Amino acid sequence: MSPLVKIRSERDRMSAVERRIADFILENAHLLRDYSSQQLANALGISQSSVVKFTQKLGFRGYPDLKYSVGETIARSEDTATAAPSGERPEDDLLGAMLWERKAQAEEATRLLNGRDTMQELSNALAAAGKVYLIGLGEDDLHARGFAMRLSLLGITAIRHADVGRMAAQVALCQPGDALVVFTEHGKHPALVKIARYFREQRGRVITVTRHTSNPVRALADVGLAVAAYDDASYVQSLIYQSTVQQLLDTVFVHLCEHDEARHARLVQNLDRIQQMLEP
Amino acid sequence: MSPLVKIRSERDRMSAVERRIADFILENAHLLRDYSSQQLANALGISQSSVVKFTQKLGFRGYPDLKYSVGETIARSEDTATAAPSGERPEDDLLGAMLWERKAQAEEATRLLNGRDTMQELSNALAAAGKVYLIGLGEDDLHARGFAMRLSLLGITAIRHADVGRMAAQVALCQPGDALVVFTEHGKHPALVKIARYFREQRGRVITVTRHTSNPVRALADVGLAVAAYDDASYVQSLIYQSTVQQLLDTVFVHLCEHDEARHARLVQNLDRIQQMLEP
DNA sequence: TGGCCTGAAGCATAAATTATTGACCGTCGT
DNA sequence: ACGACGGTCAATAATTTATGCTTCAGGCCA
Repeated sequence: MSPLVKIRSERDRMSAVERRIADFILENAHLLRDYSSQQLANALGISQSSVVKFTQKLGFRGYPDLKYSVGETIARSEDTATAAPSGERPEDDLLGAMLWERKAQAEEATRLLNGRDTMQELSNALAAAGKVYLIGLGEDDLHARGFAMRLSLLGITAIRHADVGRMAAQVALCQPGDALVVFTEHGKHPALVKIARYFREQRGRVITVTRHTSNPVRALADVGLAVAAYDDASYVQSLIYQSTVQQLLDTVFVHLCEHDEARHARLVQNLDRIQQMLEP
Repeated sequence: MSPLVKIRSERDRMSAVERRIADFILENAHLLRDYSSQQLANALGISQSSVVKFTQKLGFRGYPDLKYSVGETIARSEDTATAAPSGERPEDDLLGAMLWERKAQAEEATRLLNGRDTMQELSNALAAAGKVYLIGLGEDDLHARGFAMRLSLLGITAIRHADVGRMAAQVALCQPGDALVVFTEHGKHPALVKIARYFREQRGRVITVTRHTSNPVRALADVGLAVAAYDDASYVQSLIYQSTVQQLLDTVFVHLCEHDEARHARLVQNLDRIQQMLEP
């Protein structure tokens, strides 16, 4: 994976100094060629060892390895940038293209973050649950709604609430093995923490969908999906976050469809029924 | 110039030892990443200083500089090599990747379908409207909800209903110049056709978001957004459709943000307020 | 509150890598 | 033959990178 994408995806969980290093590299990747680890440290007013440790944490053999790797990426991107001037219309509908590019980056980072195992575990938890409870507040509620609809198309009982009070009441009725899916971008909402904790105590499986940071809600998760989505403009960042969550859920959905013949059949049947309701 | 080309061009004028270095690098460029100047010297049975002098003669600042430069070249050539055969990936955690690939295709097609003019026209209609009404049924309702939230963050009055009856009642109160956004994948729902037609009669502007087909709802549109999204599996097609609609709406949203300073300011303010509600 | 733990950051220093120096050697031209 | 020259190498200087240890701040529990 591109070191820049990797850096961006980890950025949220970094300490202050590390984040400064990350930002510097992301913004000045092309200057890196002329920087030794010591110079980079000086430029940021930090110690050289912090730079080296930063690179090692990211999984590189050391500073030169990172540097080499960034060099490769720059070369690649410059190459494709100049190789594809044909597919580029003026700067008209550039806006949509740029936005999509951002989404694609976030998607890749997120896909790598949530490996095959995580997805498998999640599918199992959902498939095994008697009932699946879903909750999300604000924009997160949209994901809860959408995913609940999908689950019910598959014949999985899905219970969604946007209201924490009602959800708390519902959750009291849960059985061991049921699953709770909590959508919360920042993972800080106290009410959601309480519900998740209570659900755990009832021996339910807690699934969380949050940003790739350490946060109170995620700490309670049996399966914690992490989303990497970063942009300078906060409102763009929010769009990217949502797109990435959606992709993650879509992948889970397809996974569920294609790993169980019975469920797949039920889905096709349901879609047919919906068609028939609309058509004649 | 590529360091490899430079080496080859100078090769004839080199001494025996230098030529051996040159040949080694030309043949094993991809291994260079893991070689220090000393290791390279050992591999050839020559002294490390010869290696360094070699690099300097060629005009590099030193051995690491040459190494970095070769790395760039390799990356570039590998990139164009793998980019040419087509965007094929090995079948690793392919499910998510494949799905994303489909989405990307649909996105591009859709972007080309809804040119800059369409987007501009749409932005104008939304910006000029006193009130914006939004409606969508089933999964389309999610888009209506999401977009309504966004519009209100921008200070645009948005009224959404998932219930056709209530919406019909609301629409009766509309003013000329107001806008109605209808989300309907297939564009066939009779109730939505009626509402759109009625809205037009009241001199409102009708905006539709549908598949790229000719359908009754779209026929009534002042601005008709078209979405291209196809897949063999109907349930995958639905995912792709939704992703693409989302991207279209996101683009419109960013467009609105960035073409009006006042609205932009209001948005940032609102986001801050939301943050403050959650944080302390 | 105070003690304890954890993790982050820096300092000092070891290790490694790279660059330069100077000595040696063979070749070539005079 | 002899000196000039280019090329090579070993030794070593200089630079760069990696690591061990210390300190300090924040979280947590009694």
